[in-house]
Amino acid sequence: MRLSRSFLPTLKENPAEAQIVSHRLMLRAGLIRQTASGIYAWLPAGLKVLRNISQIVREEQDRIGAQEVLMPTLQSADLWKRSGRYDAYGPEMLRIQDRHKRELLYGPTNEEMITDLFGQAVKSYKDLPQMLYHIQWKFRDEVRPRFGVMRGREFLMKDAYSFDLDYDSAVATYRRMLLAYLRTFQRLGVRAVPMRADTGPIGGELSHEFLILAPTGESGVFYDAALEEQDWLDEPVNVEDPKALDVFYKRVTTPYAATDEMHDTAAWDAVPEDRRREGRGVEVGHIFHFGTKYTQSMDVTVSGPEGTPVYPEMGSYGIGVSRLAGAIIEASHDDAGIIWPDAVAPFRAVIVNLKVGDETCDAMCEQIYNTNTEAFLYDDRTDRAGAKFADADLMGHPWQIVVGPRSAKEGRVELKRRATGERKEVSVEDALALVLAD
RNA sequence: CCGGACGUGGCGCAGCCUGGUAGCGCGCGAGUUUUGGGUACUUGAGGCCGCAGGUUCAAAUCCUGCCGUCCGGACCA
Repeated sequence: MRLSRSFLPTLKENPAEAQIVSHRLMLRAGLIRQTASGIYAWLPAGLKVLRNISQIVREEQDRIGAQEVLMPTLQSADLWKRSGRYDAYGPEMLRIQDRHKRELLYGPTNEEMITDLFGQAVKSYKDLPQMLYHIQWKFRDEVRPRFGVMRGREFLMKDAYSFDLDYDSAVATYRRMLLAYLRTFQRLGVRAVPMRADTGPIGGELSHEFLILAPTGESGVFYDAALEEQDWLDEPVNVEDPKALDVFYKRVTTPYAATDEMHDTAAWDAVPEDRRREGRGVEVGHIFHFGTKYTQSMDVTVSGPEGTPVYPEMGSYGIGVSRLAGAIIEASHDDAGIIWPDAVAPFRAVIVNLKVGDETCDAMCEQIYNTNTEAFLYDDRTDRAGAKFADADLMGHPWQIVVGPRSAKEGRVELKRRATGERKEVSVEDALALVLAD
């Protein structure tokens, strides 16, 4: 994309409405604009980030056999009356009427809808297990929206729902999902630590939330460093083998990890001091097994092996996609701006033309830009070098390819790595190889 | 929902106390200048001062109500 023709409105100063760093940077880097309290428009670069996150989430869901669907944002109140949650859910649920005075709601979550869809189509235990997910906008009418997209009212979320014949099978599904989550966050370039979560009235131990360490997090977190050292992408576990899943699960859940409300100081003291990590965390994912709660309340059954009806065991698994955009920035920025992890950056690199109008510079920039117009943002504006550098740092492109008359004559560019600040002069070929390497 | 603040060109703010019809910086347009980290100067455009009512000869300024937004807290399957 050519910067001179793009809708990428950066701001030099901090808008008064934004207090926390991710909110400020998202506004300043031209990723989002607020349209109402807790509701945001995503501008081109922000949308790219959202898509990049979604795509990684999607690939990891598909990898464990989940199938993507797309359910609507608006739901009929009748569905929620069947499960009994229409009255139970508080004013957080945005209730709407259509022209016929029929009651609708903007979905805060989709358990009812997916259970109904499942029940309509799946009639036999032979069709189990099933795992479905979608990536869709949701709305919760928070009393007090804050922190930009991290706690907005409208937000993009991936939620998956699983249906298993029995508890053991549901446990295996849960563990597969746990692995998928660990892989997803690692690929996104952040470390999200799984922590045992309160299962509330349903009980059981199958509930984990994933938190990214960031000073603005809503909960205090304590965990063993072992959890951030593991390379989950290299995890050899065979997800079809329950025994292997068991070993994997133990390894994930054995090291200490807890939020402040579940914190156990005795267990914490047992963690070697140099491995203790403590701070604040932002919840970016939550996986939860809730058994037959919805299949029972909505009376959805399949025929079991004996021919009698069975209530499938369910779980739900969420990832806050739009919240992640903010959380990643919270975890990865400096005074100059955002430092995007490679996998989620809107552009791989910005090409900074220091002297627009200079034949050599223009030609070299065009040559580089044309190798991949999707991956590159070409700063072809006539601004001064300083302004371009400042914007480049602010927007946080992983690489900056600086083309100036000094080195362009020799066919070389200056390549800067945003994360480390390291710069070196290299040939165009070497720059392209480095930047586009995967 | 409780408590606290704020709404003045695109952004950041001053003016309000002590009413007299709006100002600064940044940004934007034109020009000169500069040419590797937000250059300097000249010039120009841009505002029913959140909305409604009231007081007054006169309201951005005083009074009342409403709306919006932010901060802290409570809340956040």
